[in-house]
Amino acid sequence: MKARILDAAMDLFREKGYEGISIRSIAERISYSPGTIYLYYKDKSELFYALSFEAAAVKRDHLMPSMALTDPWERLIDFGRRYIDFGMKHPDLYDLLFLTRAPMEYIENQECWTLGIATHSFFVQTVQDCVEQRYFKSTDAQAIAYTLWCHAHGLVSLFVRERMRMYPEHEREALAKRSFDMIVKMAECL
Amino acid sequence: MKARILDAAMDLFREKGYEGISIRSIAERISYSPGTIYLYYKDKSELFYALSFEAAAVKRDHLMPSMALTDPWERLIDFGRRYIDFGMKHPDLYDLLFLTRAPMEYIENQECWTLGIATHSFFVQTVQDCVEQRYFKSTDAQAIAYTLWCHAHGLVSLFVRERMRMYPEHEREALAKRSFDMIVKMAECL
DNA sequence: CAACAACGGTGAACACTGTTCAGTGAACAG
DNA sequence: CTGTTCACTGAACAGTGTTCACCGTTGTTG
Repeated sequence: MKARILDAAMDLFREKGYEGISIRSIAERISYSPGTIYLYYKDKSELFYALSFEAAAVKRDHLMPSMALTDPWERLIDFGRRYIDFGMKHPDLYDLLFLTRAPMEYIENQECWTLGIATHSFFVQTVQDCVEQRYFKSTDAQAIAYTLWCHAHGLVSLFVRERMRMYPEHEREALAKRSFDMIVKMAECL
Repeated sequence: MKARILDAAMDLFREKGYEGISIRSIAERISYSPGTIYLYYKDKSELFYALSFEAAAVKRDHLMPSMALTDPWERLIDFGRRYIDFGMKHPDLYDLLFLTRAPMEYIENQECWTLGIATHSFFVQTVQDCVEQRYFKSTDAQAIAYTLWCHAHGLVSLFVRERMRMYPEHEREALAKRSFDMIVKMAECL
């Protein structure tokens, strides 16, 4: 039943975005009364966590292939490319995971957070591997990882929340590509 | 009257954030009826635009001192530092300008957008100046500007929307600082 | 001055939202 | 047959943005 509610919520989310999800609309879709939802999810934020978990799983699956690469530098590049690609292909899911003003109070206890942390740790570890194999002059793996994440997250965010309207639409994607190549070059001489 | 409504909205915004603003709460604060608001603002999104303009003005004033610097490289560094500083000091305003899922359809016609564009142009021009004075090896000023913006925006966004909980709170600011120094170093050998 | 029009503001009403809770009916156990 | 448990209901509450018929004041005109 929890799954049925979640599926309906995901459908509505894909159709009309986060705003399009209301308890009543979910209930109507699965032909139950609004009150029923509350028998399975304590409140809307718990539903949000469940939805986020789905999104985090899609993200993980999207990034997973990188993990197979043995060379840490290649792995890092591939991971970055996939991260951005995920954001572009699933702007709604990216929004849900990183941009929604979420009920963050208790998110550390939620499985969606745990899943996100795991992916993040893999990323930091990859940077650490690069450091150990002397791909960078700098040894501050944490700062390197964070800097690269900032860039990728900023890039996707500006897209997702439509703050690139000063650039003609057909140029945006090319600009993002150039920027990715540029940050790679910048990282090379780090 | 428009100003009185806007002031009340700004106060409420500062107190309780964007969610805290309701037409009724604004009306109550200025001791008018809810319907009155609609005599001065067509709907809530128009009020959002007006609020954004205020935020954009605060941002411009925060960044303005950079414009006085003659050396483009110094100007660029100072501008970046101020940009991030603005985001940290006024997370709500930054949120309003760059992260809110705003009614973007007609924003190009709004003065808040015009003001933002002006500040952005100044930034791009500064990068262009650096390029012309051979501060970079690369000549792709647009990509350089965009890359730096991505980093700064990503950095502030992760803060503002609380996606840095994997780092202990007392370390976050220091990490941001290290990352800024790092991107400056990276830009130097660009 | 009286009559009329315009302006500024009202507050009830509509359609929505998340959330709660007394109540319903079916299934099952003793 | 009685009692209990269970999933579910839908009305109700308090909130939201928005609209609109109404109303008193104010200013203009015959």
